[in-house]
Amino acid sequence: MATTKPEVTEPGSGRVAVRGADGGAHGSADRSADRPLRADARRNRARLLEAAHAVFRERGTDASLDEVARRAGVGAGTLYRHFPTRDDLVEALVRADVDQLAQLSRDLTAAPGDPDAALRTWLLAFVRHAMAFRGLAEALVAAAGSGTCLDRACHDTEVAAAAVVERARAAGRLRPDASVQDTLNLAAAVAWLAERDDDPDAPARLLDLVLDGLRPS
Amino acid sequence: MATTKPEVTEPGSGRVAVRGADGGAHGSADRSADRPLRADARRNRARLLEAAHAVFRERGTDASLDEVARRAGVGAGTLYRHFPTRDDLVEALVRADVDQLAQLSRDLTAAPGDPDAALRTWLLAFVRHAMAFRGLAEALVAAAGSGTCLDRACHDTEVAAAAVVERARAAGRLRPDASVQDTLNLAAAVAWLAERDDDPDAPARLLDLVLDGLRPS
DNA sequence: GAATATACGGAGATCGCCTCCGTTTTGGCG
DNA sequence: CGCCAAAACGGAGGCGATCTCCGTATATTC
Repeated sequence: MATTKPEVTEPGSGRVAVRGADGGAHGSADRSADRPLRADARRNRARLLEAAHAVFRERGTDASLDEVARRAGVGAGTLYRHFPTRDDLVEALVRADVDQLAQLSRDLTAAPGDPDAALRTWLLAFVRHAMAFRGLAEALVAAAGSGTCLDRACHDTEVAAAAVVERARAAGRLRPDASVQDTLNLAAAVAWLAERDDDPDAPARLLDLVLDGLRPS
Repeated sequence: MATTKPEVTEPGSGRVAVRGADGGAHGSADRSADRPLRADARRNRARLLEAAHAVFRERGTDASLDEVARRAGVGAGTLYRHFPTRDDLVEALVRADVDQLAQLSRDLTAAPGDPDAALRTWLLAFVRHAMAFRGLAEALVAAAGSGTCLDRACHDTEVAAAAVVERARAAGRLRPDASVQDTLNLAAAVAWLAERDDDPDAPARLLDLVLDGLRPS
C-alpha cells in the first residue's frame, strides 16, 4: 500500500488476518485458531483498508477512525474488531511497503556494487515509504521497541536496514559510532522533515546532508 | 520557562498580553488597544502558565487543555480567552527560552573564538530548549512559516540562528548548500529523536552526527 | 459608592474514541 | 434445501476533549 496502488486483496487473502495487537491496552487474548475469515469479513476488511488508505492520505495518520469506518460503509464496531488499535491499521497499510524494503535490501546486498551507493538507495527508498502519509514517520519512530503491533513493521525494517548498513560499514563507508538504529532514526527524521515540504527532492537533499555526517571523517 | 524555573511573572507583567492568534480559526479581531490587564486577569494568566508548564512537562504539549484550566483553578473560558489556541499557550511558555537563545547568539557572535564551536554550542542549546516538553520540537517545526502565533517564536529563533550559522559559513566551516532553515530543521529533528530516548547525552551525540554532515567535505 | 468596562466560569454543543450487545449473515451438515 | 451454531455486523451510547456563549461577578474610574 501507501506508495503502491490500493491493492485491496491482501497477500494471505483467505487466511488469518485479524490478530489483536495484544501489546496494547486491549486485553483480549489472541485469536489462536487462525481459520479463514468469513466472506463478509474479508470484504469488509478490504473496504476498511481502502478507506483508511484514502483517509490517511488526505488527513494523515491522525485522521478520525470513525471517518474511516463511515467511508468504508461499515460500523465502528467492525473497524475495531478488525483493527483494535490505530497502529494495527497503520501496520496493515504499511505491510506491503515493509516487505518491499526487505526485498530491496536483499537485492542490493546480493548484487555487487558500491555499498555506499546501495546504502543511499535503500535509505532513500525508506524515506519515501515513510512519507506515504503525514504522521507516518512519527508513528514509526514512536512504535519502535514498544511492543505495539506497528513495532513488528519497525523490527522488520530494522533487519532489512541492518544488512545494507553493515555492508557499508564493512567497506569503511560508515563511521563506527553510528548504529543501525541511528541510521534508521535519522532517515525517519528526514522523512519527518520532508513531509511538510512540497519540494519533491527535499528527501534526497536532506538525506544526503545527514548521510555525509554518517560517513567516517 | 521550560528549562528555567516557572517564572510566573511575565516580562511585561503590567502591559499587553493576550493578542489573539488571528492567523488561526479564531476570527475575532485583535484587541487593538493594549491597555494593562486587570489584576485578576494578570493573576489568572500567571496561574495558567504555571499550570500549563507543569501539565506539559508531565504529559507533553498534547495534554488536555481542560486539565490545564482545572489545575490552574480557572474555568475553561478563562483559559481560551487568554490563549485562544494551544499554540498561543506554547508560545508564551517558550518565550523566555527564545529570548535566551537570541541573547546567546549575540554573545557567541560578539566574542572572538571558533565559529564552528560557537555554532555547535548554540545548536546544542537550541536542542535542549526544544526538548523542554515532549512534542515541542514537532510543534515548532509545524508552526514554522504558518502564520500561527508560535511562528513568531520560530522566526525569532531563526534570526538568532542565522547569525551563528552565517558566521560559521563565512569561516568555511559549513557547506554552502545547507541553509539556515536546514540547520535549524535538522537540529529540531535531533530534538525530536532525542526526546524519546532517556540517554542524557543523546542530544549531543546525534547533533554531532548531523553537524558533521553539515560541514564542507 | 455607583457605573461601566472587563473578566470570569461553567454548562453544553460537537466530535472522536471505543465497547457492548442485540441482530444479521455465513458456512457446514443432515 | 433448510436449519443451526458460530462468526461477524452495526450503531447506540459512555467518556473525555475542544471550544463557545452568555449570565454573573469583579476591578477600575470618577
